[in-house]
Amino acid sequence: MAPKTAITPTRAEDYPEWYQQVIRNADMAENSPVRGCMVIKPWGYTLWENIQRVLDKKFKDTGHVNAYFPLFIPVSFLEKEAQHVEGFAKECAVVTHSRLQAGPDGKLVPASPLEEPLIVRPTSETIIGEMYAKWVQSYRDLPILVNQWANVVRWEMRTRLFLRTAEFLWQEGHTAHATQEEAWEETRKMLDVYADFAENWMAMPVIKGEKTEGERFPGAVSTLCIESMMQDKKALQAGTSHFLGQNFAKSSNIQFLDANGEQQFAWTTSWGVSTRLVGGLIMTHADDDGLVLPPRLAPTHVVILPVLHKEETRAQVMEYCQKLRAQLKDTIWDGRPIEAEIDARDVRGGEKLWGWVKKGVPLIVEVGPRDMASDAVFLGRRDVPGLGKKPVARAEFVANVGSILQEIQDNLLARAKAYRDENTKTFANKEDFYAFFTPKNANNPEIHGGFAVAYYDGSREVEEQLKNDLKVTVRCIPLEGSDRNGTCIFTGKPNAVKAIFAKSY
RNA sequence: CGGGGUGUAGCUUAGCCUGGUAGAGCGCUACGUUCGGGACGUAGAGGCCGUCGGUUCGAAUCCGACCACCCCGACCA
Repeated sequence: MAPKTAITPTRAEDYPEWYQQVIRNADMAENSPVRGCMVIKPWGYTLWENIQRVLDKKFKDTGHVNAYFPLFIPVSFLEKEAQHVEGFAKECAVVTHSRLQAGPDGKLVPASPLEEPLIVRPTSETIIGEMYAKWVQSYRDLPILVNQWANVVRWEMRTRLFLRTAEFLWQEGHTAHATQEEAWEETRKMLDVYADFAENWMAMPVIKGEKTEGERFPGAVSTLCIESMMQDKKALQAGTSHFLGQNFAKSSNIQFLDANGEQQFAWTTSWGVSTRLVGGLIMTHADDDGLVLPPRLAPTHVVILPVLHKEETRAQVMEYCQKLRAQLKDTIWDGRPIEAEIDARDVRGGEKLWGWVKKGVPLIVEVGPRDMASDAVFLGRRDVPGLGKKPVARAEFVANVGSILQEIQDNLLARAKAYRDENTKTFANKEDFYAFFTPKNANNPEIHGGFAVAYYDGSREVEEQLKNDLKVTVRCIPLEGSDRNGTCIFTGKPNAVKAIFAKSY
């Protein structure tokens, strides 16, 4: 007997294991022989490529250009910014030798120590700052608006596919400006780009906010972020945009002569999103039957499953499917042709169907002799439980495929938004707040909690206490709808700030 | 880096206590019957039982060391 759900365990049974199984069953990625590093397989990588394609366009549309900086950074560069060292030193991979030679037992051993060790970049502020210092002489050289697509390494103790891996793929924008105002505007603008992308392409609703001092990027003056709620009601930081003030300009000596002939330090920003977005997408939309892809980012929009077991109709069915695919590929939706694939593998129908369900393809159409006879297709939608398959005339399907995809896209966002709102509560006292984040069954905690909106005094002490007691952190001070007019629900102090609290990844 | 655990086929694992040279399910291959929501039958392929050493006539099994991985903490996009 087949299980009731394509994925076991279900979300409710064991959320972390469900997450792993969704990735595995969708064939997106797997663990590699290298501890903490993943192999991103084609289905996962194509999704990342789509994310890249859309974001890259947005970066270019906002005036940025791409460049590439080295993977290796001299250790001394990291030392330049005090906060930065403290934040990243503990998790750096270090390169100390330049070659290998055969040892006495035939094993390769490192040889030729480097004069100065190199770290593998955990982020590139320091080396990019070093270059910007050379590129900037005059206010006429500013702003510099550069992005790089790269891999970075942070030697994390515990890793999870896509959400936290020792090596991950990301983009990092690094900009330098003549004025504080302009740098701030850039920081805000890129946060908006991320939020727009998350909501309108990933269908993942986000809250824009500012990090507290404790959660801030090491070396930043201010860290802005987008926070999203996963289906286990935990928060995921999905992207960050940092206002770096003049900290890195001073440590890297990015100086310019202004219009008045005076030396000034530049104002810099950095902003990034990573392959973590893929993890966020999975945990926002996937269900107990596997991945659910938002159509705008799906590697394939439509998969066509020809029903081929009757030898005498085989050729006609295939021909019909190819015609259908050609028609779909001639259809433009969301600025690109519909991606349609025919799966004619010699595999049983049910197995094939479930394979695509688990991969999250938005539309699955079965085409057999019966449909062909009435010039129809048998259409299923991934956003409907059980696919809700029904016959649709071929011409009607081709004419409406774009609007159906748009409907799925909108539906996913609306559903995710509703889930987040249902699980966001405002708290006026500490007891209720604590109860919200305490599972009923401590031994086998059920999915509980959510986003808690509450006033707090902004102190490190309260943050520490919540982390120790509940593993709850301040996710952000929302940019919209926050104020400092409350009373701290933990200490009773006045002028408290409205913040969003949650357990997080 | 602390605390706990586990290493047997591609994956999940039985066997270990009480030593006698390895069994299953999934997956894979072939053939047949099937086929519009996860088929079934038959026949196969695939393992120096994590590594090294010790005890023994004999070690997956007992002992020791090492290595690797997993889980729970601390750290984190």
